[in-house]
Amino acid sequence: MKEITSQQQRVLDCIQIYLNKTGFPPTRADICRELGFKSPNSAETHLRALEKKGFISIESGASRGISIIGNSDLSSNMDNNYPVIGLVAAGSPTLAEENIENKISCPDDFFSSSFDYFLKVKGLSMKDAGIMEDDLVAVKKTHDVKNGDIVIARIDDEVTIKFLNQKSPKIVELEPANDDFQKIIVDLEHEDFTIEGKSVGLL
Amino acid sequence: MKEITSQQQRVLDCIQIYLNKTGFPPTRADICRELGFKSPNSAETHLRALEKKGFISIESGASRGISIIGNSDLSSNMDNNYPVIGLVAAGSPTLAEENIENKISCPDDFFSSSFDYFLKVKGLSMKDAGIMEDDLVAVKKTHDVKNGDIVIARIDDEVTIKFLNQKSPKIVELEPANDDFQKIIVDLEHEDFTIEGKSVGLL
DNA sequence: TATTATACTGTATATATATTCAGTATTTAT
DNA sequence: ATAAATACTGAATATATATACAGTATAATA
Repeated sequence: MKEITSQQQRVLDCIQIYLNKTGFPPTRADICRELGFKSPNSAETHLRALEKKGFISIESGASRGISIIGNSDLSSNMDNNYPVIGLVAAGSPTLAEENIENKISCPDDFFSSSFDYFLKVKGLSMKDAGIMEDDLVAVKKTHDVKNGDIVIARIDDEVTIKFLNQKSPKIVELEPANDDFQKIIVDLEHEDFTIEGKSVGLL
Repeated sequence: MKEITSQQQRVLDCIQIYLNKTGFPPTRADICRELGFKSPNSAETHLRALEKKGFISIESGASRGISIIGNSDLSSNMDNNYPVIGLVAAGSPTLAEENIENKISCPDDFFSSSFDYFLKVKGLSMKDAGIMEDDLVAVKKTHDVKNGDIVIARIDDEVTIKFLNQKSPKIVELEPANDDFQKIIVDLEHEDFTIEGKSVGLL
């Protein structure tokens, strides 16, 4: 491989970061914005240099037609290191951020289904389902959920883990497994509701 | 979550196949070509339905701005290098090379929201929010903030991290999470005030 | 010394692309 | 019975975007 200059490396990194962040490659203008260039031709010439040296390929005429070469074996990156994410106790309206605690090693066929991360549970709202405080729930990021599943749901900016019970196309009920807690009724028309994933196991 | 129709599944598969083949998402016209549609609006309406059901997200105005949600098996499990920027009394947090202290590796789905850089916090003004000296705050560059958010704000040439509390269209209060510090009252009419971004997580 | 590569700014433009609007038709809910 | 979702065609358009052209400047190379 031909040698890469430091500026070309910055552009290459910028493309990768943009790709991971958004899911699609940047435009010339995006690269300029990220790296502080003032002319789209600055990005253009760097891209052409990177193409000439074999680091990327550029589809002529296509918008965002950049692809990084040598990136095809990413799926073989099967390290069994799963992040552990702390779930802030429900009830705080302003802050429901997910905090990384650490990473733990676990065989990826430990549960029946593949999963993406562990969620450290706060509170006892799922006590009767065997999920206690500080338990680690294996979460699979998916939208493929059905009634009765233990789901990780986001209402506006608050994340919670509950049983899913969709009563109608407009109304979803999130039911705790603990009589001391109340069910959450979500009006899909007026509240920002997202399924983050579902529980596929308990550690 | 909501059920997907067979045609919508074909469009979703088409996006994934196109992504694997080219490295970037398809345009409406590309989808039409792949699936035999004769109007770009056919692809458009399917995309909007998929977005509404939470299978994809569409970046408004951006070409090929489609990303498939819940796709951790591909590239999102790959560690990512994020710049660490020091929060200094004067100056702005930019990604300019001279301000980058170093880079650290972190999966891009560590936090609930995507983010752009880590900010190394100086001082203890956010102590009671769990943000201590030299903590790394994951910052998302955005102007979409609301009261109660922990924001990175710039007043004239000074950058600070505080709780946002807009009292009126003309007055913004920046509240520290530490009784030893005073709140900052900003008069929007007479001071140069900018929201640089908001905290989406803490490392 | 002339040439090539790097590293930019700045302007301009053809076209690639998202997106809206106007229809038609079928199926599914309420 | 009426509304809403699905599933399209076809045309129109504002704008997003790639890309060429004209410069400037520095460093390396032959």
